[in-house]
Amino acid sequence: MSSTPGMPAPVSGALGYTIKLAQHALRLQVDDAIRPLGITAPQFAVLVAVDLDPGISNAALARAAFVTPQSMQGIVANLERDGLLRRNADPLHGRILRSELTRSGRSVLGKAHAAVAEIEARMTNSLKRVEIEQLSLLLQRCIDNLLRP
Amino acid sequence: MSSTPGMPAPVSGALGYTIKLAQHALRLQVDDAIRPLGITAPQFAVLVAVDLDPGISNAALARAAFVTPQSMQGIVANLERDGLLRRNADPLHGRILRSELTRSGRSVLGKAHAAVAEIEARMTNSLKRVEIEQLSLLLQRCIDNLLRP
DNA sequence: CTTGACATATCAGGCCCCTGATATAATATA
DNA sequence: TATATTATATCAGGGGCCTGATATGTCAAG
Repeated sequence: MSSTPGMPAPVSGALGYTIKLAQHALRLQVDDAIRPLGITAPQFAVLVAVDLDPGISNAALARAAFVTPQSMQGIVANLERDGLLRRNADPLHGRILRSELTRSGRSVLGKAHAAVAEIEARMTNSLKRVEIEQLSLLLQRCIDNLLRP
Repeated sequence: MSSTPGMPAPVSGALGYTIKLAQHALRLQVDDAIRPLGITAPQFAVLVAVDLDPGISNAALARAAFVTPQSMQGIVANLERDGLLRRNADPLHGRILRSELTRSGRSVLGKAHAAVAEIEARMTNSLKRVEIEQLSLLLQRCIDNLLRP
């Protein structure tokens, strides 16, 4: 390094940078926790969504995860390849492929749920209930501000 | 879709999900703002870091951005290919390649800085100064909780 | 001086995400 | 009915991130 070894913040004091750091730290923890199960964070999110809405289409999954159908297709293809998910043609709609969890998928999902819940709990274990509520509301206002104008 | 059309949240009420949404919304806005300049959000972050610390090594850049040296190498290679950044061998250390901005890199960085600052300002334009401080502190406590035990 | 620990750069392969483009099924409209 | 629009799936290519492995340069301990 050259001048400031222990100073990683490019724009210190910026809220956007702190949000990025929080998301990054959370993502690292989740990745480590579910890697032994053989799935990634995006795959976990998809397993959750399919479990909540069995028979969901790839396009609907993409909307739920705020990604493009192309991105979702890659995740679903990998889950199908690994036997955690199954796709069958919709009898009513000739184009939709209905995704369902396999027995193996449900098993992995259960274990992942527990691991992720533990991480979320640890993240807030020094925050009072009111503070969690405050944080959630302030973040939501930021999101609204970004999506509005 | 099957049961709940307009309900995208897989684990509604979870703080981790809200953090992810905020980061995602911010990233989308930044991407849109700097795409016309021909750079991506990670590339912008690297330009900032190189501008703050001219002659920085690839490994130091990776540490600053919390990514692996391999990941950083790809970004730096693309920036070099696009003529926004230049790398020269360190005269004192036979292995380090010192990164510097080109004239073109400085020009793009200036425009990107303005665009990103505008987005950050919009994100918090309905929040009082005290609320921004609260949000930042609460997020930092979550980060600490995640990285500690 | 030799050896070993560490830092740096880089290659290979995989996952996730994007934009752009294409093909087909379902539906609305003229 | 015929056409246009919309929805869905998918191919192609690129950027950014990861783990694992490799090669070389620096430095300290023996």
